[in-house]
Amino acid sequence: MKWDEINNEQCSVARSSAVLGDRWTLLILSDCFLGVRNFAEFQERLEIPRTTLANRLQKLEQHDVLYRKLYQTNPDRYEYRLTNKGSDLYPVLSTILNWGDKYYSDSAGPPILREHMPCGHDIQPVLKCPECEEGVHAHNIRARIRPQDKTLSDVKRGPVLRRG
Amino acid sequence: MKWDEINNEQCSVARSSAVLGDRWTLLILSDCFLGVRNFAEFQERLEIPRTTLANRLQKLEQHDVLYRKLYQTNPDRYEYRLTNKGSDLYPVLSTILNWGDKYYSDSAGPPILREHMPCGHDIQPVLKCPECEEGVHAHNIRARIRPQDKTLSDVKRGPVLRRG
DNA sequence: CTAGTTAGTCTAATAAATAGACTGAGTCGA
DNA sequence: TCGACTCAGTCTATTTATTAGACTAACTAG
Repeated sequence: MKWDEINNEQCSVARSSAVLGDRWTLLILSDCFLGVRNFAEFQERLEIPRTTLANRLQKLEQHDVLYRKLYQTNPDRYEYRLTNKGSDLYPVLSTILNWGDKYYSDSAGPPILREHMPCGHDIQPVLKCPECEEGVHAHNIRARIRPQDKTLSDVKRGPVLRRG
Repeated sequence: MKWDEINNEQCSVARSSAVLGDRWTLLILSDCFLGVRNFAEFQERLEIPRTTLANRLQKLEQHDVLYRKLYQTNPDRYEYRLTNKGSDLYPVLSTILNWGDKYYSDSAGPPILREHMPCGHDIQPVLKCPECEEGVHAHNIRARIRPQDKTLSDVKRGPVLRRG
């Protein structure tokens, strides 16, 4: 993995990691989904160094995850909002939240509840199959290379075969 | 966010970010789900510096995401495997894969297919509500503080209210 | 005895993150 | 018009993390 040639990478996890893979980005995005928009509010809530925050916001803008929107003139001030591509990261944040809630919350339970507006329940969303409605988890999914790649060696980071 | 006091944090995203939040960890975990187990194989597939790999594997072991299993004696050699806690990260990796597939794959489509073994289809798993079976996305979920926290100010990183 | 395997460690150089002061363009109140 | 305040950053010097690549350890196989 050469991070300066990431655009030539096929692997979706690698491409995504180039955007999401650091200490702060997931936290910034989490705040975005909670309604945070401007620099000072991110900075205070996260206690993130201003330099780092500025760098991250710029990077997320470059990757079309956030966009800057003018919300005041004299002086011009911009806030940061999720693009559609950014909003599509909600399932990622939500599953991270599920995991954190399961393994790190204290006896009082998760600090933030998620209400599913169509039905009104507080939920932990689950991953399902769009074809058969059954659950999806590590042990009932098999990774395969696509048909046009004939052999495993055509793929840099394909599945590893064992006893098969 | 003080990263050396992360254990006192309530926020599930913060706790999870302390484990997952860096360049390499998501890629390492992705390889774990694809069946990679030993040091050399991680190192070659990811082209990760050996020092960094050793540090990451140790960190993941400390956080009970991976465990070391003796697979050979003379000399003793260990491989790295997912714990149950680690396997529970599958939804996170899977939603990241969905996002990467959507925004970064070329005309040939995603390089890795995921077959749902119960039904045999190649799928992109979707996030659903366990109560009403309807889809879950950024715009039909409302974050709320839990009842025992009376006001927003009781929560460091709760939802931001707007026009309400 | 030599080469090969695997899982690391060591070192020096480079890159990134950090704390905290500072800047710039304005508003508001007295 | 002065002084204090707001907000979105930038600047600098220091600390921390990452990196490439050589090296080590404990064996096996020929």
